[in-house]
Amino acid sequence: MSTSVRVRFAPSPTGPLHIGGLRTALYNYLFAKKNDGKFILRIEDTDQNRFVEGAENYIIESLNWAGIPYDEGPGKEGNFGPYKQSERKDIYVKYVNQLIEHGKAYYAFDTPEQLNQLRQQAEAKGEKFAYGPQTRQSLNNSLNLSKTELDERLERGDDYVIRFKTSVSRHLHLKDVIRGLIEVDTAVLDDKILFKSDGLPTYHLANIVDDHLMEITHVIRGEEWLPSLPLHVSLYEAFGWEPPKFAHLPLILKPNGKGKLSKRDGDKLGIPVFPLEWNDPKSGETSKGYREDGYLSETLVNTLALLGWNDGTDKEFYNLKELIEAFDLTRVHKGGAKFDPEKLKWFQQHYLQKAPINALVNQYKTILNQKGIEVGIPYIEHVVATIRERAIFVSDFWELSHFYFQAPETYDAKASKKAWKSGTSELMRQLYDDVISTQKPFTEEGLEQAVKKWINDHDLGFGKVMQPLRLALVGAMQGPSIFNIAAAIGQQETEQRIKAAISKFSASN
RNA sequence: GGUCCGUUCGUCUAGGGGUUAGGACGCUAGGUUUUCAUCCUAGUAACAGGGGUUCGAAUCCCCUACGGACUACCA
Repeated sequence: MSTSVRVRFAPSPTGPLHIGGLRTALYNYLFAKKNDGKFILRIEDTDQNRFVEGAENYIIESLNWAGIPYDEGPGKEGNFGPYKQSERKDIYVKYVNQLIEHGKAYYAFDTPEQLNQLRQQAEAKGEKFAYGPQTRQSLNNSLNLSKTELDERLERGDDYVIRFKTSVSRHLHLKDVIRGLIEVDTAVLDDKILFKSDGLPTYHLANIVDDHLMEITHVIRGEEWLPSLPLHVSLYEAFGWEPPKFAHLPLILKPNGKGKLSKRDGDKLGIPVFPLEWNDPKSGETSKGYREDGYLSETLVNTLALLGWNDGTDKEFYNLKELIEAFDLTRVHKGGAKFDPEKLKWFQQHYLQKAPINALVNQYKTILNQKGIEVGIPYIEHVVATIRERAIFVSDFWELSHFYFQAPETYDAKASKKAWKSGTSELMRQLYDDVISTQKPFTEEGLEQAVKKWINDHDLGFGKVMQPLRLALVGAMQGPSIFNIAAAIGQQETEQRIKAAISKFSASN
C-alpha cells in the first residue's frame, strides 16, 4: 500500500457542477498538491436513470477552467482505472458477493411497492419505517429464508437487492479531520441497499470499493455525506479494510435566508451557481455560468477557497500556487458559509485590474467589432489602460468608454443643466477659436497646459470651462481626464463635438 | 418526527482561559481626482440564551433556542 496522498473528486454526471461541488474539488486539489499527492476524478454514474448527456464533459471542462485539472480520471488513465463506475460493474459484483459469503450482507426480495406501503403505514402512525436491525426479521429477505428457498428464488430470477446487515447495537467512534470525534449507535442505522435490482451497486458500495482499490487516503466531501459515514466505516470494517481519513466540508448557503445555495437563489440575485453556462438537454433550459458572465476563474477560485477556510492571516488574495502552499484541511470551518455576492464582486474587480492587458484588449476588440467599430489595437489598448480601473467586467468597458469611439448622441439632462449656462456657448466658441483649433501638438499634456493657461488668462473658473467641455465630448459628467479623451479622439473630432454641443444647446436655449 | 452537524459585527472570518474581541466586504463620513470611478483615511457594527467549571470564560462542560444536512432500488 502506497503511503502517498491520493484524493478523489467523485461527482455524479446528473447535470452541471454546482459551485459547492467545485469548491469540494478545489479543496481536494489543494490538499493533494500540498502533499505532493494525486488528485483523481471518478465519475459516479451508477444511476442510469439520472444520467445526463454532456454532464461529464461539463465537469471536466469546469475543472480545467478553474485551473485544477485531475491527475487521473477519464481520459487520463492511471494504474487504477477505469474511472467511471459504469465500467467497473464486475468489480462490485465480486465484492458484494464477498460480503454475502461472510454474512455481512443479505438478499432482500421486498418490492418497492411493498416497502412504500410499509412506509405509509408507519407514517400514518406517526412513525418512520426503517429496514434495519429492528424490522429485518419480519421482512422478505434471505435472513428469513432457508438455503433451498433462497436458491430457488435466485434461480427463478426473482428481483432482489442486496442490503448491508447493520450491527444490532454497537457504538461507533468516527473520526472526521474537520469535526473531530463523532459517536453513533448502529441501532439507529438501517440496512442500506448496496446492490440494486438492476445489477448496479449504489453509491455506498461503489464508493467504498473504489476508494479502497484506488488507494484513496483522504475522502474530502460535502457535509451531506456525514450521515452515511457510519455506514461507510462499517463497510470498511466488513471488508476488513483500513478506512481512509474523512473530512466533511461545510455547505455553501444562500446569501440571505437559510439553506443551501440553489440555482433559484442565484437567478434571483443575478449570480450564477455554476462555473460554466449549461444548456440542459432535457428541459432545454439554459443556466448562467461564471465564465460566460465575465468572471475570471481566479475570482471564483479565490472566493470559493476563502468560503469556509482561511490560513489564519489577514491575506485575502491568493493565486492557486499560494493556496496550495497555505492550505490546511484542519483549518476548514465547521459551519456553513453564506455566499456573499458583494465580496465576489470585489474579488472580480481586483482580478480584472490584474489581468494581462492583451487579454482584455482582445476581448474588448470582439465587442467593438460586434458594434461595427473597427479601430487599431494600440488605440483599444490606450482606452482599456485608462478605463479599466473603473470596471469590474470587460462588459463594463463599453459603458465606460463609448465616447472614445462615438460622439455623444444625447446629453445627460441633469449635467446639461448644471454645466451649460447662458453664456457657455459663447465661452466654448472662444475656447474653440483660441485653443482647440490651434493647439499643436494635440496631446494630452499639451492640451492640458494650453487650456489651463487660457482659463487663467481669461480669469475664469475651471468648472465653468471644464464641465461644458466634458459634456460636449462625453455627453455626461463621467469618464477619465477630458484631455486624455480629446487627445485620443483627435483634433478634428474634438472640434466637431464642441460645435455639435454649441448648436444643440444654442437651439434649445 | 428521528439521527447527526453547526452557531463571533449585516456577510466572510481571526481568536485554544486574562485582548480596548482583530482583519476584510458592505455601509457612512472626510481626503485625492476641478467630472465619475479608482485610491487613501476614519467611523459603524458581533461572541444566540441560560446554567456550571475557574481567581478569571468568546474560548472548557451541560441544557435550551435557532439553523442546516440526512432520513430512496439518487448521488
